[in-house]
Amino acid sequence: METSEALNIFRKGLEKFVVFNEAEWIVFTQHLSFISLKKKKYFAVPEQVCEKVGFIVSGSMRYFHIIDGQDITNYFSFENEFVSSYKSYLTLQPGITYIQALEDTRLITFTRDDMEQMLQNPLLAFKMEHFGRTIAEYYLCCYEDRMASFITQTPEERYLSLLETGREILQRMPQHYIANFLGITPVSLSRIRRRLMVHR
Amino acid sequence: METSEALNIFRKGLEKFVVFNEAEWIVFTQHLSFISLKKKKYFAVPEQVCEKVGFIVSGSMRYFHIIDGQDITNYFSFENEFVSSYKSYLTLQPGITYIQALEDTRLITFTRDDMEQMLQNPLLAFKMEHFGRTIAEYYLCCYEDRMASFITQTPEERYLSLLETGREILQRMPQHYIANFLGITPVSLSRIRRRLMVHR
DNA sequence: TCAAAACGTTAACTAAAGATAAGAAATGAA
DNA sequence: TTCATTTCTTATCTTTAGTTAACGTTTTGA
Repeated sequence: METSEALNIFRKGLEKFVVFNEAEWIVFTQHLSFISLKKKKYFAVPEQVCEKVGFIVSGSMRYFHIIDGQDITNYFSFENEFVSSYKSYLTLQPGITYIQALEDTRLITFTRDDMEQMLQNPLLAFKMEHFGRTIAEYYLCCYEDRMASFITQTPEERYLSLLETGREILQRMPQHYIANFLGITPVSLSRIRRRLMVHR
Repeated sequence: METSEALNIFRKGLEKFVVFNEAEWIVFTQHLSFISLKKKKYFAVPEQVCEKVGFIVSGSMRYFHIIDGQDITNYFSFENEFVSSYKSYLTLQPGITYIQALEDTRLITFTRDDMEQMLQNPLLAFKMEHFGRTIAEYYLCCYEDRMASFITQTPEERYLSLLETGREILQRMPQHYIANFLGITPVSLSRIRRRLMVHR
């Protein structure tokens, strides 16, 4: 895949957050980097500041923690989605999560430094504030739903919801990752699936 | 408390998100409303669009759901914090949560309409984009931590974390609200507290 | 002020999840 | 292919949480 093709995908993916005119786009793209991560390579690790945001052109990423030596999956990101240890990126404090490529993954990234520069650049400042606002709002909405599901639903109900709305996760992720994502262990998810098989 | 005093508190509380100059402040304040909610009155209810954001000048609010007739607390907000059913406010779709005053509460609010107008107003647009960005980023960080605590910690560990960092919640909220906030039932929290008493 | 409601704890019981281990099936790499 | 790893299921056992109900205390508000 060529750089220009990746850029087109990115521009399209950005549309719901911000639309640049040609002059803005030229400057904006000067702040972008292209990176490829081989499967299992890390985009972010705990204890380090995650100083960039990525847009996934192709591939997928997994957010996870290691607790008492155990690998616990928190979230996934796929093509046309953004990826970052946001709090770390925003506060420039060390993050608490691993972010790992689940397959060979191509990303377009910009750093916090780039963002600061664009926010200082009169030509881009307004659009970048807008971009920052809409993307943060978007993920805020995702978190609001996800948090509510943990407060109001049982693990089984969360799994049933995922069956309805989580096509991509169900199809592309191994079950033990999905289990953690639902807040339970793989063994537990296996039992839930069994219960559902038997009773329905 | 007078309106001007409330405004000063608001302006101070806003500082970490956006700083207005005098001209901007005058226009901004024209879009604000002052409301008082008696204890137990609602700021937002499910099925309805929550078309405003509030800043709590005094008092406190509780976010909760009703599931199978059961009242389940999700979150709290106190003085100097913002309150809204954000996803509903942002998407103008019906919300899924009740937001209720826990005591007589004074708020400064602006509506989604007001925000749209200010975003269209050349004098304020930039600052409002910035405000929207920083506030969404702030709450995104809160959610990231809260979500991680549900994925990586047991209820007991979440309670212990709250003991360290949740002074205000522990002091001002009844225990059965705190239990839900931690993702468990009141009975369960009572047992956890007992275990901790005995073993330490 | 006084009855009702709300709150926190405890008990008894049930249901579900965690931990661990074992084994089968699928996947992947040399 | 073959061998190792990963993945998923199942079983056993332990721990924890959910449910319901009872009880005493505190708070509330009519």
